[in-house]
Amino acid sequence: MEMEIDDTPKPKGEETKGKPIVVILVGAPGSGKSTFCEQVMASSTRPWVRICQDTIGNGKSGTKAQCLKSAASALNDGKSVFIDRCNLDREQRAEFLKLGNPNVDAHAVVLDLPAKLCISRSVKRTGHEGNLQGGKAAAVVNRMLQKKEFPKLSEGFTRITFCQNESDVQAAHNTYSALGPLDTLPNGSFGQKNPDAKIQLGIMRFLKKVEVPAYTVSDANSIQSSVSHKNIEEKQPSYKGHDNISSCSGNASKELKEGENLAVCSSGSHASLNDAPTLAFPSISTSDFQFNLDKASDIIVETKAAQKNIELNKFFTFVGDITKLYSEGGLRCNVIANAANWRLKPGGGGVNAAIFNAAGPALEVATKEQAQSLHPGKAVVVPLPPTSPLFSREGVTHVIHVLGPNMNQHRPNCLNNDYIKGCQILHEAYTSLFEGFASTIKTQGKLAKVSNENLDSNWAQEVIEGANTKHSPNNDQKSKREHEHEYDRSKKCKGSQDEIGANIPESKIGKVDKNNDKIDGSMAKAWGSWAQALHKIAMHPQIHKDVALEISDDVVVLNDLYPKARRHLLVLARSEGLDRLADVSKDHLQLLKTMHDVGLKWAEKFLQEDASLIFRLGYHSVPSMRQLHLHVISQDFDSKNLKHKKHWNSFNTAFFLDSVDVLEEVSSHGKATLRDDESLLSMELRCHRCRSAQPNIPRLKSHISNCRAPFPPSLLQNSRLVLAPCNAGIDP
DNA sequence: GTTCTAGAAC
DNA sequence: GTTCTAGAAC
Repeated sequence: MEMEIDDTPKPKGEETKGKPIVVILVGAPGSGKSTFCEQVMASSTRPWVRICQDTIGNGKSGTKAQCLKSAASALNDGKSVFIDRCNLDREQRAEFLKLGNPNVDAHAVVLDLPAKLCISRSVKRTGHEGNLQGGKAAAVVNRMLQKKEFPKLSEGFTRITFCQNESDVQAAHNTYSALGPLDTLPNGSFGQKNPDAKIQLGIMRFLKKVEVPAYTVSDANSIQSSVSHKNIEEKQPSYKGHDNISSCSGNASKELKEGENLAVCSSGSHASLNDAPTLAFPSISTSDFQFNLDKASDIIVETKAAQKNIELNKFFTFVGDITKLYSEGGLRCNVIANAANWRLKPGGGGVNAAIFNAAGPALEVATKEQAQSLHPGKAVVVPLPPTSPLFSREGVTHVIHVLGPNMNQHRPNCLNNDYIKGCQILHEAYTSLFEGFASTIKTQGKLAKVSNENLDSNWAQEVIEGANTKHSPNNDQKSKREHEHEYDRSKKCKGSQDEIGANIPESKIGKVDKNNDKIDGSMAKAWGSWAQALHKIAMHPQIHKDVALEISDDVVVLNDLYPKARRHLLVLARSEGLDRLADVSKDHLQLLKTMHDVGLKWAEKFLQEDASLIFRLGYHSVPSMRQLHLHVISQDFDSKNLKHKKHWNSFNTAFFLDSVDVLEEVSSHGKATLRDDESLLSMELRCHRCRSAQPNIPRLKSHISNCRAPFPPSLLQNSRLVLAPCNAGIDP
């Protein structure tokens, strides 16, 4: 293991008083992390150890674990430590942050230099420790930068220093070099040019495959976007190089984080934007309510307005302050939307606070004239009095308050994490917003400056009622497909049933086929040969003694062949003809109770072995395997067999029916309410604890391995979660 | 070029 | 249910 150790002699007696620091460098390859460390170490009187993953394995690339171990040991010796690896995303930093404690400050130094620079350094360097050379470097650097998440104090850092150019780096170098063994640095976040500026173009998804506007192109993706860059520069000279755009991925994709980005929708072409009625709106419900932007943009596309073929090039996203679009962004937007709160009050945070502050008391008064409160999904258009600074300075004539879905229990109309409903309400909210915008144009039609014949006051009509204008085939197809996905599923399902029904000889309808498949028209899925394994075991457990953990007259217990968590059991019902939950009636109540009790007994047994486990017992609405089976699954979901979205969602959406709820429903209604909706299985991936959306399975798995947020309230009720007795009183 | 997803076959 | 794999996404 190689560690570069600054062995500057320490003044006697002082080494015990000094507080070591762990400095987590954050930056792409070529951003100058190693150089930074080396330069600080060369001039510092503090003992530093540089821990470099590229060299920690006997001069070769090592593991994160090795780095952690070395760092811990150096800190123990009272030395300060540089963690010299990219650390670009939160998950990567999490383990190293744990090195911080009351006696060890955790700092981040972010080397957020232009990607071009990082790439050129990476490409040029020979014999770099990370062995990142040649043309591949560009791709790697770009890729890493697309995923980067800036560190936040809330992650646990006591101090964060952002460096966005060479002089920032020099300043940070000076700060750390001057740090003697006894010195400490002030806590806080320093040097970020615009903490809210993240290039997050989620809503730009509907521009995807059209063009990436130049003003959102940061250095981070200048290589990838260089072609479209030029086109747009010609079209939109005035937005080029807007200085709110400081960093991050310029990629309109699923990787994007949530934040304060705006979409701007104008009735005019970009060239004459300044004259056309234009609406600017923030992303609604993405941050507070953890909708990811991808989902939100899908929803915008699905709104009535968008479906009716708004010219997509009339939408663009812009990162900046919605209250300073003209004075700082050079954008004339006469209408701005506010992500309001239900009371339509100033305050709170984010966009609402910013707009009420900027608009002054006039907005509050004008708002109260229109409405006292707002329901989720609704919007209210408020004409802005000319006395408001937003009117005089920014040229805003209307503010449209919109209320998105509410997932906060402390506010009215809480959806309790029902994301399907949430999406419907978000859809409604955007529709209300666009309709509100349309109404401002109708009423102001005569006032609107019209410089182009196409841009008349009927544009809104065009938006709402639809004129089949330009629409790229890609987008068209996409929105059509998703539209079908969301709304025509019932038809599709019906269709497939009909098809299958048509292939089944009439004699079999309502009878039992050779696989004992009941076919009664409402349920026509035949079990494939691969789906019979559990049925065979339930019918002949003695033959399968090797896999059975327990056999009784009523049930067979076995480990899931492909466990999706550390502990994952199946409790099989042994009744013939009981293939799935849909077959269950009141007659089976006792059997269901037995299955539950057996499942509980096994969960408790496992909890004795490992009290940190948490179990959930339940059924899949539509199982893949024949024979009613209860899943007893630990909530770590730590398993290599958990590979697909479908796996995750089958245990973590309404598709999974808790055994306690099934018992309750069967006892009161004689049957369980199934969530037979395939869309549940293709829903976005959300952490089962904090409900944050994750872009893909690997990221989800990485996230859940660290997330310790309490489970959502719905799961904490009615014994849906089974905990060790010693944990029962505390939030899991 | 690599990673990730999703559809088909079993 | 899984595996395999094409091709989309990065």
